[in-house]
Amino acid sequence: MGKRSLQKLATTHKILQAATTLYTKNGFLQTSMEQISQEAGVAKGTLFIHFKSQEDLIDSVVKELLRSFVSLRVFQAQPNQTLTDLLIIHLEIIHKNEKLYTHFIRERFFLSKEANQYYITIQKIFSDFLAFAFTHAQVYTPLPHYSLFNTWIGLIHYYLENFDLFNSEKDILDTYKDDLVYNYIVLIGGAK
Amino acid sequence: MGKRSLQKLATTHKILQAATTLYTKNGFLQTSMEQISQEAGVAKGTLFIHFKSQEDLIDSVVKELLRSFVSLRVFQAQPNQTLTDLLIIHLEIIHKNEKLYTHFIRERFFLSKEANQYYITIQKIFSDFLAFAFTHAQVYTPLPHYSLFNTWIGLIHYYLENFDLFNSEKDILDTYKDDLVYNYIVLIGGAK
DNA sequence: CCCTTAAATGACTGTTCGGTCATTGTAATA
DNA sequence: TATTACAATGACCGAACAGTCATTTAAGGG
Repeated sequence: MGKRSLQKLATTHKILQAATTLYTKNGFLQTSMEQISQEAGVAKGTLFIHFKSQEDLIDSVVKELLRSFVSLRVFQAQPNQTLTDLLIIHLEIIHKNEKLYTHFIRERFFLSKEANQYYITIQKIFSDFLAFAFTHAQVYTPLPHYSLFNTWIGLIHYYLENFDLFNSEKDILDTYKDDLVYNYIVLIGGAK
Repeated sequence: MGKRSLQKLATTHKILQAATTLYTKNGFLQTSMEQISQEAGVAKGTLFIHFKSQEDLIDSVVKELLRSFVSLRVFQAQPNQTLTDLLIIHLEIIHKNEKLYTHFIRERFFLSKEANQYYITIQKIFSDFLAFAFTHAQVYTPLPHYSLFNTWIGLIHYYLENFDLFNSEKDILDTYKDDLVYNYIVLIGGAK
């Protein structure tokens, strides 16, 4: 591999890095290509050599976000892991990209078809993981899994999207992780 | 009252009407002042006589939305109304402006301080109504009211914001109203 | 060592859109 | 009827911003 193509790869990486940083900090809609080029330390035109459009760049960042969740897809639970453990794991994985994920769920409606397909895939991953968790933890309720899932993910999304309502200094999930899981467990624990 | 000031009031009304129609259909961010002026049948400059800025117009529409919820504030329950009844009432009131409310919760982050203040007020109204409903229906759970509220409103918001995931022809709340209430009741009914 | 090829540059273009203002027409008033 | 006041108009302005392209720079191949 030549010096030139190595350089190109490095530049692509720098741009993706810069884009991720700014999208995480300010969101997708509030970040211009100009800002990203400055953050990456390259000219604006360079961005369009590496990504054919802004949409393409956003899709790439979202694709990376999706990849951060795939470990849930092949998750192997330990025999003694409880539902609490598994829900905590779910929140911890989201927490790794909490701010980016929050911007994504807030703004995805304004993003491309592609990005929205990734969103659906992510929700599917979460849903499957939860279904697995319920089964593994032998949760019995009269309610269907999808209903339990919607309640759980709805609660998480409500906290993330409305973090300004919960005057928390740190990240939402850091602060409320235990509370969220505990309350949810009590809720469905009772639904027998 | 003179012909002129009547005319002015009528124009203000036409503009608010047109704005509400377009915000409902396409959302706040996707609707331009130009479009609104056309829908209202007036010149673009006219909008700025009646509203000092786009932000001001949006705030006015959102304020109207808020007003559609205030009946919950002074709600007098019948003695025999169950929690199910009250949750249904809550959904029906949201349903009256379902699409506008959905756009609002999706986009409020990009709107003014004022609009966000209205958002907080709305959430407070919902929260108070739910607290009242729990008390009235003598719901006992080991969980605090705020937790029950967050679960409920989180679930509703998740359905509204993700209506494209639930392939429903009609409005989300029309289709899923009973399901939502029933499942939620089972959930917290069990949490004794 | 020269020539080809491709990465990088940044000035420039076109478009969208919120907001302005000089002008117009008409209601209110004296 | 003449004068004033104000609602309405729409051409225009300026800012923001995605995307383009002629030009520059340097790597790679013969």
